[in-house]
Amino acid sequence: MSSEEISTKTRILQATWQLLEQHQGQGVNMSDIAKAAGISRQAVYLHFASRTELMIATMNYVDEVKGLNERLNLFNSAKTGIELLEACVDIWGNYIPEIYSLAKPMLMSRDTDEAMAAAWTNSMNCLRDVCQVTIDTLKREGKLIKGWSPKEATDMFMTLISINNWEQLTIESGWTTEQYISWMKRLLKRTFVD
Amino acid sequence: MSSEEISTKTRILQATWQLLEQHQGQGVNMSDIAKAAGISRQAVYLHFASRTELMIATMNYVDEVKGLNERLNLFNSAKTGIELLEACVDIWGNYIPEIYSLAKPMLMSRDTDEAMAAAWTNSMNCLRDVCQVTIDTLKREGKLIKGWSPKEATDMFMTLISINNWEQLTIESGWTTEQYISWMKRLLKRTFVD
DNA sequence: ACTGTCAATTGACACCGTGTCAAGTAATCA
DNA sequence: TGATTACTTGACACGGTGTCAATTGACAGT
Repeated sequence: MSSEEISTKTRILQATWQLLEQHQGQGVNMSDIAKAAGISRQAVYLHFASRTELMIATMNYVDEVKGLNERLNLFNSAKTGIELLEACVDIWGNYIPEIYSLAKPMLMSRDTDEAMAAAWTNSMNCLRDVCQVTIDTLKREGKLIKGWSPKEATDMFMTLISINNWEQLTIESGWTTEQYISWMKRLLKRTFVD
Repeated sequence: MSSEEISTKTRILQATWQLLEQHQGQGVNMSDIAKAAGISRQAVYLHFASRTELMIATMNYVDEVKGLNERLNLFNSAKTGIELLEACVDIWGNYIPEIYSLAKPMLMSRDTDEAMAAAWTNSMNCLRDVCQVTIDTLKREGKLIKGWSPKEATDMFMTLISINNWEQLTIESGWTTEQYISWMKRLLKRTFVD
């Protein structure tokens, strides 16, 4: 049990992540994961109670490695509402492609899986906070377009930068990440900034 | 076989639609549908080769009854780009709630079901046409904001009025249809109209 | 009345994926 | 030595889709 060996649990998490990446988040079952981790399918259940739990644990693992929270700390350098807005799109827009394969199956099962829905909402909270701060800052600066309540504006902000929209524009419509980020910034500024 | 009796095929379609409406598009299987149509599960397959085919046929059936195409003819009264844009949001925004229960399972299976994806794209084409006409009209009027290519603008238009966004704003965030339509019009105008 | 056909029925079965259980094994710890 | 831990194997239940064969009942044409 030296610190160099990786625990079985970690190996499962890594295998899950890797397989999801390879298959763009689709068609990965428990057998595949077990095989990739070098253990039997049943052994996976010794570490994770269900597929849902494994997915959630994988998300936390990836979040830890990729560090969205740390990235969002780049906000410290942003001062004005517009700077915050642009930083938000930069950070989130570059983060989505890195987690898309993992996020996709979670989004897909959200509707039928209560636990998944809760875990997802929870992990999106840090993003929502950031959107809210941005909207509040704009309002404080008197730059928020008349008519928006902070709640409505935050709802719309979150909706516009949703993974679904990113997917539609990049994967379906063929936009590059740069295109996405550039247009999304313009869209958000025209929508919220006076 | 008088014209008053409904064919079994039609009864299946009606049962499917009704069940989807009742259950908000989720957890409806072939057994349920057969039971609701008053036939055996296996008999459903005498009329539809697969669940996917049944869903697609149901969509066509509902489209026929609800008549999106006819509604989109209301465009004839719209002249300017802005009128077109507003008519589009009015028509589509009021249509979504009527088909959401049917659209939801189609959107969900799209990713894993090639045939479903094709059918969906196909049925969205009339909407895409309308978006394109709107963008083209704005451009002709010199009112399209600089920087948008017609293709990019249409991609963004379609993305903004997507069912996913409607779902996020109304069902998840609690907006009313009126709120949705009102804000969506403002959003689109500020995004595209100079 | 006989025959064919059509729609639907019943029951059984295959396949896949998730999740569970019991019994066994191999290594490690005390 | 004996207990514990991690994992293995094989079997099985469940739910859902899709398939197949054999059967029934009704309605047609001759």
